[in-house]
Amino acid sequence: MEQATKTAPRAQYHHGDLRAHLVETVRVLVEEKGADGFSISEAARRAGVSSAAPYKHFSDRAEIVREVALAGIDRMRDQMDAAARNASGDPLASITALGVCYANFARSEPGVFRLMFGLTKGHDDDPELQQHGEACFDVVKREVGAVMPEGTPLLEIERRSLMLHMFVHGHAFLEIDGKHEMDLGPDQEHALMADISRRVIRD
Amino acid sequence: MEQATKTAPRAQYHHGDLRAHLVETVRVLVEEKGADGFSISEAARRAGVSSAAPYKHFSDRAEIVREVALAGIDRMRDQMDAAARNASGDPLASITALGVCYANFARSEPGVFRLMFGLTKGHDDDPELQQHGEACFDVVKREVGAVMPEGTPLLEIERRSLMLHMFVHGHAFLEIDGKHEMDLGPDQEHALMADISRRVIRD
DNA sequence: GATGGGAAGTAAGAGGTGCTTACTTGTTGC
DNA sequence: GCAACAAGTAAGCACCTCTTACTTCCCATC
Repeated sequence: MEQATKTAPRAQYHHGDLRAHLVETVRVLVEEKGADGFSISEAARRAGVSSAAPYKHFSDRAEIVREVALAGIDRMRDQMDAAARNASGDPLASITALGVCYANFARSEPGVFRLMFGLTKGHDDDPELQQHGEACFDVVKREVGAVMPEGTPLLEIERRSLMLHMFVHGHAFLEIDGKHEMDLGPDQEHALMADISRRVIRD
Repeated sequence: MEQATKTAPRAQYHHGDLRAHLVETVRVLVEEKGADGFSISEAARRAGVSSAAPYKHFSDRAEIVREVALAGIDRMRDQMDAAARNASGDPLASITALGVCYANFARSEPGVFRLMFGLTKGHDDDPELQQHGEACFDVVKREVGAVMPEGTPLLEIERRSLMLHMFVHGHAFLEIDGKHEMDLGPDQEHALMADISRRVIRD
């Protein structure tokens, strides 16, 4: 909106685009040190600005972190959507793919993943976060609905979706938190997800 | 050990028993503000000592927090053990009871629960934490072994136990983190756990 | 019993944090 | 051209972790 107010996209102002730059810097820091392990000062330092500069773009620390979490949720939703659509094979392939995708995301961005779900500092019940999270869950419900018998009540579809989510969510967290030292390879994980999908979806 | 060196239990030294007092204070603070939301200074203030006093008993912040987590793990193990032993009814009653117990613990001590699993600051792979955690998991394996057909290989028992753990773990976290707004009452949760137990244990 | 040693406390301070305030700089709309 | 305003800075407050140097008080020993 402000980017294209007049003629050119205003390639740089003072810093260029500090706001976006900071969000990306913080994303990296969250991965490196965890959501509570980094400081805004450090992000500013890395961005090459003074420690007060971030507060021209964000009201406080929580708001920056929120932005990172929100972007993470959207990123995961896209990946889930793609994974489900590209799945093929047995009837439950899309469900299985969603589970694998969930675990992959958690492994590839454990910091952001933890952030997305553990956010409690100044975000007790942020409606926007909630909303974007539900958009993820909608993908699950869509795919579950597609494999359940015609005429299955919505509430039952939701119940099965919740079960699946609980399972993959637990799996993802136990994995990135290093419990379950028994780490399975991609094939074994796929088999596990397929097994679970079957157990949850069938009667 | 030091308590009963000679004659009397030495009711108080300087403060009494600051170390234990601090661990309990920090446990409360973890519940109130989260593992990263409280300060050692605050714990010291509540205990009525100077902010340097804690460092006479703990090497650093991480060590106090570790103590709280460790105690939490043991507390959960005891509750799980009791829940499994007291369960009665259908053959899967003990498995179901374990799931309910897990969720109840998470709800009653969400701060400590999160701490027990999310500990990553200075505890990348603390063997003692790992060990006590496995003692919890042993309870699950014991009960799963008891309800599986005779002669089931240990590896299969472990696999089913892992599945169950993933599920209840995901359920617990999604619940305390406020995802799954659909909050079910005790009866519905019990039914859900029973359903899951059946799905995971049967062929 | 006095006394020295060591455990358990304190005060003060270095270095780091979040965030605010007052000031400067540079761009853009008119 | 210039006023307005967005986006930066430096300095500072209150708080944090953890260290250092100092005090206090219990206890064992002679």
